[in-house]
Formats: sequence, structure tokens, C-alpha cells
Amino acid sequence: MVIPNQWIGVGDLSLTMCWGYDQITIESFWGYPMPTIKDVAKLAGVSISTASLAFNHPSRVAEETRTRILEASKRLQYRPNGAARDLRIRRTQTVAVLLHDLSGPFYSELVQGVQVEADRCRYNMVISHSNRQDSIGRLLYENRVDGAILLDPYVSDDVVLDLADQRFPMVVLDRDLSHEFMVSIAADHEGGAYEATRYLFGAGYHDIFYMAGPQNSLDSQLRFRGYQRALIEAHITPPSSPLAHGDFTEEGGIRETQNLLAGGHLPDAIFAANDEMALGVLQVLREHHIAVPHDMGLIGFDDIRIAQYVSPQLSTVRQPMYELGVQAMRQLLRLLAGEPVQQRIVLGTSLVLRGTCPVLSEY
Amino acid sequence: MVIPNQWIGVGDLSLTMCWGYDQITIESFWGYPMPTIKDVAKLAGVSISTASLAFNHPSRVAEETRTRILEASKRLQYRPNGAARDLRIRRTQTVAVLLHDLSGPFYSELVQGVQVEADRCRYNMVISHSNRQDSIGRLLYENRVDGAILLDPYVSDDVVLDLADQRFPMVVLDRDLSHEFMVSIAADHEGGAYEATRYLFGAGYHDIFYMAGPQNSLDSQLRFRGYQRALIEAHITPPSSPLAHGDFTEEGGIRETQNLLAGGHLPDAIFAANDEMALGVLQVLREHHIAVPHDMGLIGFDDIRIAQYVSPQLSTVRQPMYELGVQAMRQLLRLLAGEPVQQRIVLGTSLVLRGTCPVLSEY
DNA sequence: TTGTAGGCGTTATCAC
DNA sequence: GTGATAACGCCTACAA
Repeated sequence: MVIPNQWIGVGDLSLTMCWGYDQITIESFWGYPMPTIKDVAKLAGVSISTASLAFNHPSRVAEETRTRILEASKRLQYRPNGAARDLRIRRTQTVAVLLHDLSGPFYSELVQGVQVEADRCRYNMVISHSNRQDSIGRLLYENRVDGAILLDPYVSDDVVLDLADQRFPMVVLDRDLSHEFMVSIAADHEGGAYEATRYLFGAGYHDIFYMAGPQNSLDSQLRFRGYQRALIEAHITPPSSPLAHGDFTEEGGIRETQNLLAGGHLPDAIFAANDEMALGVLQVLREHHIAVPHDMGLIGFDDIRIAQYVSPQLSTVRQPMYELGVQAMRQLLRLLAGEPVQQRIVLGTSLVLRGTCPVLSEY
Repeated sequence: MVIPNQWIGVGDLSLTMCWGYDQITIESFWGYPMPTIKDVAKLAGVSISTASLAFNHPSRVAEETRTRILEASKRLQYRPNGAARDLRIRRTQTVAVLLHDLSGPFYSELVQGVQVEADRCRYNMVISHSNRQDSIGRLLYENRVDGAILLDPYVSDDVVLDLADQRFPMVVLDRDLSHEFMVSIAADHEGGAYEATRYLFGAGYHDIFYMAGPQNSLDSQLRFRGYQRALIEAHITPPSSPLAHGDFTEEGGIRETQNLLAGGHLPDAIFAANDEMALGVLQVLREHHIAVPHDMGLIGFDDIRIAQYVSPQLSTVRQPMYELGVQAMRQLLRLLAGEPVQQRIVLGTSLVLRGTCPVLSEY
């Protein structure tokens, strides 16, 4: 039940007109041309180069001159023009992190990792929520950043390879792509899934169902492979392809679980391709009074924060997101520095045992 | 219980050396100077200006010439230089969203709102996770973006006002700041808190405790004010300042609730300054077998996603994050266009009633 | 220690 | 329809 308060002071919500912006530059709006280094130099009574020196190599200009320049700069509220600088320097000292989805501490952790490494080397970082294709074009194709870390399944491999061909420094996450001038990093989806499935067998479950993600999801495919391997090891013939495909959402998990229940034959454990779907599974099981973990075991993948709050708490496979970010940035820095890199890096996952499966202490 | 798999193929984790980057430019790494529009023009046998026209005003150049230019551009893998363009155009067509914290669908929703509006007007958006002060300097002071939306309590008012003085187009969120050339947008924290508290009274609780956020949090102060107002309206003398200060984290909520229980006198309802703390409250109450909502009512603030997953589900005050993003970007566009703006906008909140307080149908 | 001059890659204004 | 040419603002040899 949601009770909306009234809207207060929102004023004009009508569409803002958008045409015509093309012709307008910022300073023309206000009639206040921005001061340039030239103005600073003039006011300080020095040449442009001295002014520039004062900012970039303070030691190379006399104390007295420098303070005069700094004062002038302050008086004029001078702000250097980044574009001019970048153009001249031929470097932006900035990297982009391209994400499709922002929600969840999941990505936030990744970004943290990147940030920390970037900071250490004085690199700046911007995140682009690359819903729009031209957004990535702007950043990468037009060299507005020196390099990029890409975690966005919706950017096509062609685009990525094209950029790599042009030696644009790039680290791609969770992609099955190799290129001489690119680093590809991924968590060990296959291994994590294998461990999870194997654990379920070890915990006494016999009939383990894999609830896949979207057909085209590489992650889901890899996880399925790990599942298959564990089945084979347990002398069970695995299906050649997943029996059910969700869409990585809670709703998808609900739907697929309902289908499963309607189908008559019930497995005694479910390994869901991600936590979101596992949440859906859990919900439907609860509605049908199927006891977890007694009547049905469940393990997810990702370790999203909510996993700890549902009851029973969700067992899952944790991806090392922070470490992924750290590694990604480190490798990007190597690319940027022209140092040799490994083309492919895989990071291990960990099995997090909580309430949706028995916790075997001897494991 | 967490079982780490081994690390696989991580290779060299040692520190990347960072000095010496200063002298190196991207192309020098590889020895591949990037082709410029000049190269394209030469290969196509036209002048630079014609090449430029072919890209920017295709209709103004002969069909045949144009295709020749495009071909040359493809052959050379030409990529325009953004910095040069921005410098010449004096506009980046990009805005920045400055966030302190990324986690939670909370901020993701805000960003979505901004994105949608930005897209409509062909503006690009980058997010900066402004942990580092120079990151915002780079973006804002050096004009690498045309404008910014700021939601980060850790950026000081001085910095903000300084930029505003210089007419840098900026929309600030959740700040008690006014400036002629700036738009300030906030959710109605005070009103939302008032509604929540009033509702608790209406639901039959008499002794409502406010668990505040950090002392210096404006949001928390405003919410306290709403709480006070509701108390006064109920003919109860409110405390002049909050009796307990958490830190907006779950752990803080736990700590403060434990203090409360230890203190002997128990209220019959708690209004927590945010959901994170409310989660902590809930946890401690559960541990002490205090029935919610029967023995204790509870309402939080924010409506984070987890609120729906705990049991009982958390009642809360929802901030219109998406709408906040939309509004912020719309106002920013107005600033950018030099159109008149309201200096201050307040958006209404809504009370979301779930399991931690009775749901009064007649409300 | 400071000034002169050239150029980074574009786009736009003019001529032709 | 196309081509010189001049900025945009900054940095850095090099010269003084």
C-alpha cells in the first residue's frame, strides 16, 4: 500500500525544448566569456608561457612572479580548459568503466576496486551507463578517455574487436574474446558452478536442476558447463542443454519454478544461474510449503546483498567483484604503459553456504 | 561459511609501477600515430575542410566525394579526436553526475532518470564516483563537462558555491544551498517524516522514538523536524534534539537499538532515519523476541530494495529517486540553455506501508 | 628566469 | 561544391 504525498513546488514539468542547442555555446548564454590563460598572463604582466609554467612547473618560475600569476588567476576566476590541455598533451589521464547495469553493490564493488587502483596511479575514472550506443562511441572512439574497462554484454563483440584492432587499450570483463591488444578477465563461472553442484551432491541431494539464465548469456552457459561436469562426475548423464531458461530476474525465477511445479516431476535441489532467480525460486517454494533446505536444496550465484536477508538465507557462489575491478584496472594500466599483459585472466569464486542447503562442517 | 576456491591464473599481482607515465603519450607506446582528418583528406584527395564537412554536414558535399572520404576514413580507421572537437566547439555535450555512493538501486534509479532526460536532448552523461577531490576538479573546474548534477554530501558547500559563482551550470541534490545560478532539488524529507510519524500515532502507538542519522546529516535533521512537528500536533513535547544518533548503517541501527533496550525505557514504535538502520533495529528486535508490529511499530526511510525482503517487510518512506533524476536533468538543461529556473524544488515522498506497522485501510 | 613561436586536430568563415 | 585559413586554449622546445 503506497500513499503518495502531494507534489510540492514541482513547477513546470513540461518538455524542455531541445532543438536549437546546437548553435549555442556556454558563454554566449551569459555573455561571460571564460578567462583564458592569456588573460591571466596579461593581468599578471607576464607572457603566456610563464603563466603556464607557473601552473605546471611552479619551481621553474620565480617565487614573486608565481604569486602574481596565481593572484591574477584567482582574481579572474581562471579555470584551465581541459579540452585544450588534453589536445595538447594527447592524453586524458582518464579511464572509463562501461557498465550496463548499475544496481546492486555488485557493480559498486567492482567500481571500488577500479577506483582504488586508478587513484594509486593518478588516473581518473568515469563510469558510463552505456545504454546508448553513441555514449560509448563518444568516450572510446573519440578518445575522450585513454582506456576502458567494459562490463556490458550488450556491446557487441564486433565493436570491441574493432577497437582492439585499433589498439585502444581495453579490458573486457566476462567475455569469451581474445585479442592481442586486449585483456580479458572473468570470474571462474564454470568452476564455481561445478563446486556448487558438487556440494549439493555431497549434501545428499540426487536430482539437481539447473535453472539457466537467458540463452545467449555467456555466464549462464559457463555455469551450465560446470553443472554438467559435476553431474558427470556423479555418474549422472547431464542434459545437453539447460531444461529451463529464466532471464536473470526474480520474476523469471518465479515463472520457471511455477513451470517446474506444474510439470509434475520435482527435483530435490535447484542450482539457479543467479541470485535474482533464486529469490524467485525461494518465493514460490515458500508459497507451496516446500521446506528449504529439507525438501529442496537451493544455491544461487553472485552473492547479492539480499541473499543474506531472505529466509532461509540464500547459499550462493560469490564472484570476487572487488578483485575483478582491481585486476581490471591493473591490467589496463599495463596496457596504457605498453607493458606486456596476459590476454586472459580468470579469478576464482567462492561457495557461500547459508540456509538454503545443509552446511557440512567437514567439507 | 565461505569456501574459497583457489585463485586461477592471476599471474603477476605485484604493484604496477607508476612513475614515468608523464612523459609518454598513447601513440608513442605503439609507434602508431593516430590518423587525423588530415590523413583522411589526403588519402581521399580533398582538402581538410571538405573532409570535415563530409562528416558534419554530409549534405553539403557531393555524393561522390563523400563516399570517397568515408572510404578513406574507413581504410585509415580514422577516429575523430574528441578533445580537438570540444575545444573548437567549446562544448562537450556531456554532463556529469557526481555521486558519493553507488550501491543500491537507490542511486541507480536516480541515474536512470537523468539518463532518460539526457538522451532526449542528445546529452551524454558520465558518472563520477567522487571519492577523490581532484576527480571533481578535473570534470567541473576544467570544463570537461558542460554541467553537473551533484549528490555527494562530502563535497563542501564552498566548492559548490564557488562553482556557482562562476556560473558553472549545476544542480545540487539534498543540500540546503541557494544560489542565483544554481538549482537545488530535494525530496521532502520533513514532510515524509511528518507523515510517517503521524501515521504511527494514527495506528495507535503513543511513544515514538526517532533514531537519527549522523549529527551532520541534513537529511536526518530534516526528518527529525518532521517528527517533531507530528509530535507537537499530537500534543507531545518533542525532544529538542534526537535522543540517539546512528550512522545510517545497519550496524549503527543494531547498536542504537541495543542501547535503547539496555536503557530500560522502551518506546512502542521507532521511526528510523533510514532503512539501513531500520534493518538493524529489526534484527535486534527479533533477537529479543519483541513482536513487530504488535509490540513495536517501525518505519524507515528510503525504500531500499531489501525492505521488501525482510520479514516482516519494512514500512518506509519512499523517495522519488527516479523523478529526482528526471527533474535534476531537466533543470540542468534549462541552466544550460540559459532559461530561467526555480532555485529550489522539493519533491514529495510517499509512505509505503508494509509489515512493520499496521496497515490502516481507512487512512 | 622569462618570452617567442609553433602546433595539437577540429570546425567555421570565407572566398573561389 | 571545394579549398585556404584562422581560430579554439594550452603546452613546450628553444631562444634570449
